[in-house]
Amino acid sequence: MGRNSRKVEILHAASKVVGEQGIFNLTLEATAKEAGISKGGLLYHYPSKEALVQGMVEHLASDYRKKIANNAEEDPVDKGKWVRAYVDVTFNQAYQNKDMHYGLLAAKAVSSNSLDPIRELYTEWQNEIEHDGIDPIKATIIRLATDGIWLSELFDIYHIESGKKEAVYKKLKDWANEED
Amino acid sequence: MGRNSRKVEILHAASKVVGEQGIFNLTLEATAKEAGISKGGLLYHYPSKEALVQGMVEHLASDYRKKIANNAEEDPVDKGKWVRAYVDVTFNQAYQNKDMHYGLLAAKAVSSNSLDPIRELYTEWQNEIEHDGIDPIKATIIRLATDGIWLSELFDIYHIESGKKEAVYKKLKDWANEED
DNA sequence: TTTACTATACTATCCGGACGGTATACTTTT
DNA sequence: AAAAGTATACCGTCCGGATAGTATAGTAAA
Repeated sequence: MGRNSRKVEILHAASKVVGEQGIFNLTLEATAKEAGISKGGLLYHYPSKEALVQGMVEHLASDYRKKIANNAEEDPVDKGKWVRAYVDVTFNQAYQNKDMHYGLLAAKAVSSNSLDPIRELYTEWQNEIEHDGIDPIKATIIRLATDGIWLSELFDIYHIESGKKEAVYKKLKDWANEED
Repeated sequence: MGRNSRKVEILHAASKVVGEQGIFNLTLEATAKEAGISKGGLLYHYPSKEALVQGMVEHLASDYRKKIANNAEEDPVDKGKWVRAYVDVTFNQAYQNKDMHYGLLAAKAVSSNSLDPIRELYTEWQNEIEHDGIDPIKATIIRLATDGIWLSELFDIYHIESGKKEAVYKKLKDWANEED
């Protein structure tokens, strides 16, 4: 209790390993070492590598879900609030916390159904976004552009400059506010 | 000659393995088997796994580059031609050919600099797109949305319905044509 | 005769997971 | 209150299987 659940610490350690050494080096031993625990101890909490990765994904999915929901809830304007929440949280929070990135990478590599919690999330959000009071296609494009920015960063394909990123952010927010 | 360069066949085989069995099962043996070649034969062409993955990336990068360049060249309207080319080729061609997906996945997993050819590509395109005669931020957003759609599909995060995809495609093309 | 292979055998390493213990704290029995 | 039992949270070692890469001898075709 006093110690904020060792399980979560292990999850962060695993993310760190993926980020620093790549997916192929996400081993139980490396994760244990990073978490300052023994391999046996790690296996006690997560009985297999797959369980570990599942833990990562579930943790980040619930975190992300909460953030978006809170942000939408606090928005004074109803119309377009889910789109704005998605843009805001993704640009300003998910961005910093690379756990999202590395958890996805690990999940994609390990097994296809370990991505289920994320797929659920996106299904929910897509639904909210399409009934958000603005043109659904436009709303979808705003979401896609937001995804494009962090996914291409996750993949190391393209890193947008911060000035340009800010301009994109502003324009997307504008579009989520327009009457059209 | 008669046989269209065994090297390219091997590359396709490797993609197929990644697509069907995941990154962790992209082994030299599995690739050789899929290509109908012996492991020794594979190693003859690609002396290491890293070389194999590099081959995949280089091949798909040069293919993609050609397609975009051709498409832009054939566009009768100068303004916005690179943006349109990017949208067109990505939606209509790169989409079908999942080699892009699997090559990237493999590269990301194996080593960071094996992605260099792709990064170069994106740097070039981003440059063209920003000097394409339309608002650079808008152009960037169009590109990002296009990326969002295939990257989220690559990741298995979200698969857009074909009707909606078509609508998104049309709207993005419209935006690439507008005066604004 | 060089290029493009096949086939087989082998080495060295790494990794997931199992397992047998240990330490501590809390609970029940006597 | 001492003794016995139980649950939780680990540690450290070991092993089987898989895999990258090497070596080598031989074959077929251009």
